[in-house]
Amino acid sequence: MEKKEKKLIDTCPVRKSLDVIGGKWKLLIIGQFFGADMLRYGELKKLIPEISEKMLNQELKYLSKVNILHKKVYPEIPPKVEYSLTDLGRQVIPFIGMLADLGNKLEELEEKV
Amino acid sequence: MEKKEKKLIDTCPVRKSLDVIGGKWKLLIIGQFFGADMLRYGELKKLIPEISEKMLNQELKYLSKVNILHKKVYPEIPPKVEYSLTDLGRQVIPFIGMLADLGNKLEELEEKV
DNA sequence: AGTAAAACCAACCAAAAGGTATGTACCCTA
DNA sequence: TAGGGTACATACCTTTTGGTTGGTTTTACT
Repeated sequence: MEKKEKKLIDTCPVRKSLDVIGGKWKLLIIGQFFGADMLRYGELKKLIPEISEKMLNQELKYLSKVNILHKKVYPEIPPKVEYSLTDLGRQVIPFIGMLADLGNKLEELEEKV
Repeated sequence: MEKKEKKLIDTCPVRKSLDVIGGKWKLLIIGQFFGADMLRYGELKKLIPEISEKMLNQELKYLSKVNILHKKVYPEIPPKVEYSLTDLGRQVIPFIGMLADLGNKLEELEEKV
């Protein structure tokens, strides 16, 4: 078992979190689950109309892989897939409110200028 | 019909925060001020050796612009510049710890696989 | 005169992220 | 037979982000 030591910068837990939280769409997707237990692919598409299908797919796949979302596939035709937050995913929700607060303070600033 | 107002997506306060928190270096820079009132440009360079000068300059300029950092220039030769957290900047610090916690949970996961 | 020091800037390039367009599977209904 | 619903995949392109290299400024020291 080769222990190729990644640089500190790559194993840093803050960086890991930024992978989950960063990017244009991930938090927006996660936020849709506030008040919704489960959401289907098509529902998410309607809730976030600006997102492209490629991005939605890509991010849903990633968020499932890192255990933020749980993916439940119903073997039906037409297909039916439900996504829901995992326990870990629920821990991301508080960030959204905090980031919104911070963001509002940033906005006030700009308006003054 | 077509108004020229910014899309909701661009004025969203969460997005604004992600600008401040996102990217490869901003949080790492902000984090250096935990336990240090003021840091000079050169000190930051030593504290974060992997960062390029371009990025350090760019991010310091940005963080000053959005009022996360305060920049104090001493009109000396050779130049002397000190950066410190603003009140707003201090509000970013708690995120770092929270993100580290979340990141550790993400790591545990991967190790299990 | 040559060099060093600190804090930058700008030009150019590479890599990553994101967008657009199109295609796939399968069954059902008209 | 054609078209629609659902959840994707793939190829290609553009935009954004980050890295590399090489300046610039002014003074003091050697």
